[in-house]
Amino acid sequence: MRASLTLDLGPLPSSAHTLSDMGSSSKRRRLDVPTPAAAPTAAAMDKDGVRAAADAAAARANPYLTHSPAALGGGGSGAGTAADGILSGAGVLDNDKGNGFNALTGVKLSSRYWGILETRRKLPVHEARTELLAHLDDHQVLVLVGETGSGKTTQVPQFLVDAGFRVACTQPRRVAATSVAKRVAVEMDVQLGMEVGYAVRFDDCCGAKTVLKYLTDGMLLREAMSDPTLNSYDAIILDEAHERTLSTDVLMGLLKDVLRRRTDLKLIVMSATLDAGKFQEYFTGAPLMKVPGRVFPVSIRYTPRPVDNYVDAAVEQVVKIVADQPPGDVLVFLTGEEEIDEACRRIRDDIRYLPPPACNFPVAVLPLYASLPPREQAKVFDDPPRSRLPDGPVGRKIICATNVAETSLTIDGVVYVVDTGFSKQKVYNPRARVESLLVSPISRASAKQRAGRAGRTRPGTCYRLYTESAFASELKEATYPEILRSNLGNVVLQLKKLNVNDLVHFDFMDPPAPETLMRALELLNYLHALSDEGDLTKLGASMAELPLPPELSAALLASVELGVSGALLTIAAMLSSTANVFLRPKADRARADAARRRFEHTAGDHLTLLRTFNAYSALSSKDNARDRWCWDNYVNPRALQSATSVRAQLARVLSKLSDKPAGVDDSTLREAEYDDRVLKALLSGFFMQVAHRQAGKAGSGGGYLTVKDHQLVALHPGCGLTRSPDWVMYNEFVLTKRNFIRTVTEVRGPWLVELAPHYYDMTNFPEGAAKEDLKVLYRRHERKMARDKVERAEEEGRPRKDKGKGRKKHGSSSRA
DNA sequence: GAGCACTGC
Repeated sequence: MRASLTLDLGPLPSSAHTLSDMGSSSKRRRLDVPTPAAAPTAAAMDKDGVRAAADAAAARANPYLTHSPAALGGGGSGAGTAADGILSGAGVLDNDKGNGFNALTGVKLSSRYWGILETRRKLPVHEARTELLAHLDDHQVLVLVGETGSGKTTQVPQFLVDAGFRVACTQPRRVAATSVAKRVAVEMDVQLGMEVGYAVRFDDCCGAKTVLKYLTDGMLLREAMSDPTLNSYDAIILDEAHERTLSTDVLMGLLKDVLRRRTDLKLIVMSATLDAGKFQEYFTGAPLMKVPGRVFPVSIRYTPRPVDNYVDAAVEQVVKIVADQPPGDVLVFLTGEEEIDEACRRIRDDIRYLPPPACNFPVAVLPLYASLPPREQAKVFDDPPRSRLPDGPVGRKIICATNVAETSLTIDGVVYVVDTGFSKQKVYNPRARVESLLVSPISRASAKQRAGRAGRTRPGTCYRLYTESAFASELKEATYPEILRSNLGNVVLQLKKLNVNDLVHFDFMDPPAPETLMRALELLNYLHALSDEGDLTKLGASMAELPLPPELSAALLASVELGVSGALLTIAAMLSSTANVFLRPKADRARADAARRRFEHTAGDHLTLLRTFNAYSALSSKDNARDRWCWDNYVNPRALQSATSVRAQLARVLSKLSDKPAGVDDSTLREAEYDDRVLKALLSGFFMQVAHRQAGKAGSGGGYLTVKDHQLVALHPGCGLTRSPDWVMYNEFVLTKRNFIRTVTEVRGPWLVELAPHYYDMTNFPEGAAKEDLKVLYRRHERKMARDKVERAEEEGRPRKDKGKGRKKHGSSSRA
């Protein structure tokens, strides 16, 4: 087993040792496949002139290699001809056009190619090849259902390349896009980044010759912004469409429209489960194809009665498996870190007290969740522990995991799955404008996916800690698509950028609640990204270019004017990191807290993040100096590394967007003024995320009310503020056991009035202490404005001495 | 007094 993230590529041999696995599985499920054509002899390939013939064959098979305008522009006819050619030569599946040379590159095919070709031909999806290409001759859209192990992700794109299409195949995850591309490059006997490549954020491994590109769904959406009809492709494949990610859903809506405008474009929607009928219905008239998977059977056990506490039940079930069941690893699905740590501890305790021989089995109990350091994560891929005795029993791993193990990570060797039936899921409440994580029942599709994790290497068992009737009647068919559970601010901004003007009538597969769309439009209007008529403004167009939430994009763009865009780039990058910046190992809390205090800025967390990044990046990137510094200061190196690359990307985009120099701070500013400007820039984006301290409740916990919505919130325990300022701006509203605001910084009341008078509009502001305070601030602001006016009038009466420079009014945010 | 999982030219 490899100590790395493995990917669901089906039972393909990626190295010699997995070939044996393949052997056993094909014995079990013999498929009638045509014998591969015999590899051409070396003599035939060495003949003079063969190379030229190969080039000609290549040109026929792939019109894009000829670079003729007809082939590149026309797409349709060239592709059709090539597909016909493939169909007439049924049974051929390869880049070889009969002479042993690679049709794409003209280079002699390697011996490895022929070996892999043989196994490719045994994949279930190979049977579907002719039919698939025939469907694409007659239809623009095809829905393909292929279960785990069908080989659809690696093979279907190759079918299309062989037929002459330039192909984009989307994946919901980076690892999938990169590792599948690597695998397919090997299968096609080409160099990665040449004919086959991948594109994910921060990593574009493609070139002029690329005809097959694996990319994340978000990446294709980005590409659509600069190439709205996706002219670089003749065929798009949306893989893992059943996962219904935000980006896949937006792409489906867009593609529906693009397909009308580009009748030569083909789309294949690939799904692992169910829901296929829904895709077919959505893409009216699209044929549906099904390809069997290749997995081992998993028997399902339900509890006879509902369980009171699924953690107790899970622990008990694991102990029973250890006591009674033959060797094999156990995978337990729980909802979060806290639960997992508790379950691991209890399982370790309980199996110790089992009667012999069970207590003698070597067992490793391992946690697995995304925020776990990679080294700890990698342990789940290690071999199970070995017995202390030479002839002792085989050991097993027990892995307590979150949903990471459902889609992102595949652990071979798992024979038993314990499914609690719950996971934490994002939900969005448009009324409260809050995204939160709730422990919720999973769907039947999810349950099926979890069960499948037990049948990767041999037949397995899945213990569902709920009743069969609950499965049938209480679980939803499929998980709610993400688009129905998210704040759509960014989606709406992107769609506007893609010239989708009528969002209410945009053809979403599952239309979001009108209220959610209204909230998004309202947010973007307050940020001046959309005009009152709902049209994208110039500012909005710039915001759409930045890979950030709209509030942060607005803040970053405002910072250019204020001369602090260097700082805002850093803060935006630091806020983009999902990993916790400050580590607090349980054994070392006091020292970790002391280390953090050295970076803490009295104004609050945003400036603390800025300081931390500056201290880090001042160090040399050589000799592990930065990593050592992170270790000494209890700072998470992954968070800082990721912030470094995000910052670089943002800086590139920002300087393209800005006509002024961006990314460097005004060095003439004194520290206090500098800090104020940084906070003002932030507030230009986050003026809607402000809370006001409740009178007399300072320091007592839940002491803040959010402006306008009047939600009672408390500073998150991870917040660095030691005081309770009157006004704070926050990056995130977290709803867990209580309402928390996280990443919090003090702001001054007058700034609200100055920067966002359109939001802090007293004629339309809910009654309360915040409004009373604001009224006072407005009166002061008006007096000040009046004084300024008089001063300006007086100044204009006199001849000017110091022209403009230096005396410009501070906070000159022209948009406010 | 607390952190499901993904992602962005």
